[in-house]
Amino acid sequence: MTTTVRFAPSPTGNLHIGGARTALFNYLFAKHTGGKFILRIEDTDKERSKKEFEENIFASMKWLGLDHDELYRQSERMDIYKEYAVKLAESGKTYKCFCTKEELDKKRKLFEQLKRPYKYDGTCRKLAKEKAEELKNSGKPFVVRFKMPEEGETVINDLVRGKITFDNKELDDIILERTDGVPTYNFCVVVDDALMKVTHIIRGEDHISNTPRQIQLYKALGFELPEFAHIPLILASDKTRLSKRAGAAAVTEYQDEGYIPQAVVNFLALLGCSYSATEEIFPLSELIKRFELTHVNKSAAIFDFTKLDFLNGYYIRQKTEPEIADLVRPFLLKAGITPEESLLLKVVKLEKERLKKLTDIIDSKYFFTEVTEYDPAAFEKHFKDPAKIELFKKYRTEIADISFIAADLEAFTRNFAEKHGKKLGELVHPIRLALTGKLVSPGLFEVMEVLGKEVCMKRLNKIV
RNA sequence: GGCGCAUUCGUCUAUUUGGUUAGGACGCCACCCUCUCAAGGUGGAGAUGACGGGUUCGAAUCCCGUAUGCGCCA
Repeated sequence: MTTTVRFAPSPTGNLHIGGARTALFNYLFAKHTGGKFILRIEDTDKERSKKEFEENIFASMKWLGLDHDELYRQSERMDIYKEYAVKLAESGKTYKCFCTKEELDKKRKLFEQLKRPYKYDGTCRKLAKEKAEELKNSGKPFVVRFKMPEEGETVINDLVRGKITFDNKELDDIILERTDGVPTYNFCVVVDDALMKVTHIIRGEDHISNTPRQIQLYKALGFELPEFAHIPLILASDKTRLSKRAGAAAVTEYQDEGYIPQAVVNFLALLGCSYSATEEIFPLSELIKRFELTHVNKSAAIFDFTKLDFLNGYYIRQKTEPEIADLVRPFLLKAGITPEESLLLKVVKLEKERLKKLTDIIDSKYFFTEVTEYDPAAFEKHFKDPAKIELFKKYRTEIADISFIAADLEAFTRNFAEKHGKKLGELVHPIRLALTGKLVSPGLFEVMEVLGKEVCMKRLNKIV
């Protein structure tokens, strides 16, 4: 049997990093088993669904490299839901409920006072058919409810968690259709998953509670049950649900912060799942080979940025210099720097080992722009003592005659240091400050070569 | 409040037929390399496996409680 899975986000916000992981697990499972990966936009909520969010979901999925095989929008399938709603009604498994919001609130309060768990009391379930018809004809608004079985239990055989049992007594007569005739989430999901022949429902554990109700709907509609696999949630470092408040939430925000998709994919795949006892670096192709639902964890995972940073640096280092130049260029442009191409390539060559995020390239803007400020503490250290200044001036006079090749510069500088009884570092640090304004940079002599004699002399002369 | 789920180093995880000095990765610390930073290399600290009871010759692993966290419904 060929497998089919689906990722079903609502376009009521940008694609969340947690949603992205759900999508990734679905994708990995589909590719591993040679199955189909469906993207289904759940946009029945007209009020909150926005086209821009749908666009964001597409863009994020594409960026991560999670291509879907089929695409559906629930808003385009309303006729289908209606059809199945009618079928269900005809089979007598639903009923019209005329209880008003006020009445329901009153009942809820009553339950609260009695300290009993609230559950719809089924007033309208007991309503005589004629009475219901009469109320309907009188124009009284109603919702359609599902007749949940009143005894027995519903069992989920979860592929990640094993057996989960619910007492049917706990199950409410869920609403299938609102007063405006719009079908509800639980109903659409079941109809869609069944009709799309989804074999494995892989989703967040926040859906566990909905599952027994959905199973009953499957049964009432005569559909074959799919497999369920509820994956753990991702938590922020304070163990609360990952949100905008606790770190970046949308995939596109990670993109904007200089993360690359290979790193994000690898990182997300590691949260709540393992692929090897000793290794953790796996590109998408390798993840596909190794992914198994049986290796998915049961407990929620905390999002750890330092590990993401490590992976990001790792995957950047795997790329060629022209590739990195292409990745880094947009960030420079955004910072108002238009890099000259051959210079950019040289800079990338020096910086690639040091980049954790693409935005780190901004720290090297001194290659492209004038140095306007110096690290105050370093300046204090190297340019206050007259003797040090004297030596610095002597150095810059003599270096003017040297060819600006890294090896030559290094040889000369070592020689110069030795001649004056200084350690190399005592010369390197003030020079670095003059050329970059900073305490840290790639190897000084490589930097000097890339900058060129003209720029270097100008900066050496400017600082003091 | 009810129902459900979870609980192994700071973090992600291995240990899925009960027997290991509880392994790896990130981070941290030290050393090496070295002009700084990073990368790389070597080594180290770090988990009485939430807690309390069982079952067993033997439990992180099976069972029962408790606690805490999280989710869903309100």
